[in-house]
Amino acid sequence: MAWDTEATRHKLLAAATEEFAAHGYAGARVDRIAANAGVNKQRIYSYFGDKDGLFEAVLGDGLAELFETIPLDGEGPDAVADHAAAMFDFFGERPGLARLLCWEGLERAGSPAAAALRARGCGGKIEAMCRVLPGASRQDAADLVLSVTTLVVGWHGLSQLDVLMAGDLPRTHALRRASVAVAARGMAEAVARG
Amino acid sequence: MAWDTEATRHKLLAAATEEFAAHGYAGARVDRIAANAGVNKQRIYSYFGDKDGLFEAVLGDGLAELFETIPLDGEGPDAVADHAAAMFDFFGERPGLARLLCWEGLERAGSPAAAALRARGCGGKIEAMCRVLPGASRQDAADLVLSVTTLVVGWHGLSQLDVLMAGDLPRTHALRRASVAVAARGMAEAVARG
DNA sequence: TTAATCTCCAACTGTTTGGTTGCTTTTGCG
DNA sequence: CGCAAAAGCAACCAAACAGTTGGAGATTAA
Repeated sequence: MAWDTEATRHKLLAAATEEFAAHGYAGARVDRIAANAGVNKQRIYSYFGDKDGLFEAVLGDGLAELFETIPLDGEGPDAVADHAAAMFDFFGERPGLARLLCWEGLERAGSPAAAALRARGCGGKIEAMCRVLPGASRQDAADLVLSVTTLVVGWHGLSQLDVLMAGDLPRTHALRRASVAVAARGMAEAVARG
Repeated sequence: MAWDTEATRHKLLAAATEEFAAHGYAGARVDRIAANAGVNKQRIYSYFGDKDGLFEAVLGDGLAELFETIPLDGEGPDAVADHAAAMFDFFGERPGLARLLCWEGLERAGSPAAAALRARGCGGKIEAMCRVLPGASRQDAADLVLSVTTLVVGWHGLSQLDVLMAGDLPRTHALRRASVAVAARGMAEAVARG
């Protein structure tokens, strides 16, 4: 078999994503990541430097996917509501990603690297939001993007918490999806009104 | 000065609350808690058994305060919206508590002890919700209570994440408070309609 | 005063963990 | 073939950490 460094890298990233999503940064174990990837531990250090570098690579991938995948077009508060619902579905298909972002918000909120990543990733979204809500200032648009994101991420990342008590999951999911859209529309209307 | 074991206990709980809210369970350091409390490390083990027991004591206190403090009365979806807004304000005054609950949701979701605590704490809320929305089943009421709680907690716990970009904090806070109320009302209406 | 309890201090233990090092095997390429 | 890079293997290190122990001072109740 040929050397495929890209594949090795990818296996590590996949295993790391799972590990970080499950246990967070502090709880994640480098040895476990290497073992689950079926790759030697040294590869982590030669590819990503250290545990921190690995986390940032994982987070960067996740943020990029998040901000590049879901379109934000159309016009008016309804478009914002649609976007929020689409984002809700997006996270529904990637259970680990929401948790990863929750961890990051809790554990590494102050990290300048994360802030840079976020700012870069958000840029396009904010401009799209300005086009969708022409009356809103850039500040308002940025705020709205982050509000909607936080809402969706927080809800998905923490939702397993009540799997314990909620019996009818699909129905709950639909309810929440609708309420996210309602909340997003409400915020968009408030912003549009000034 | 007389021995005041209750005060010692309380100092430990206060320091532990801060530590766990800041770093989560895995990131919290027992030594740091003892030092910040100005109390010897042994006291933690004699009072709470181990790190786990300490966390559970802290969490129990927080949940109890949460579920006992905020009233849920009146009738109809508007009452649910008011309750959600009150809860939003409640967490605004206790920045650490929301983070603590977020940590718990991420790190210890499966813990049976946490589930028991939660179930006990939620009980009263769920019955109150049944009274507020007479048409809803108990299952729906429980689901709604948890949905609203998750929404508010998630938002508060992760909100610092965007302090980086949001300039006008008070306005943002008001916007979110309103949108939480809107979302809660929307969910309550959907549940009430069946 | 005495016994029991509460507390502090400080050193210690055993384990876990991020990270490193030395050596060998595998693979691609000239 | 022979060399260099990619990967594995396994032991290792130093630091951090949860939890313990033993000794000594303070406080209260009997």
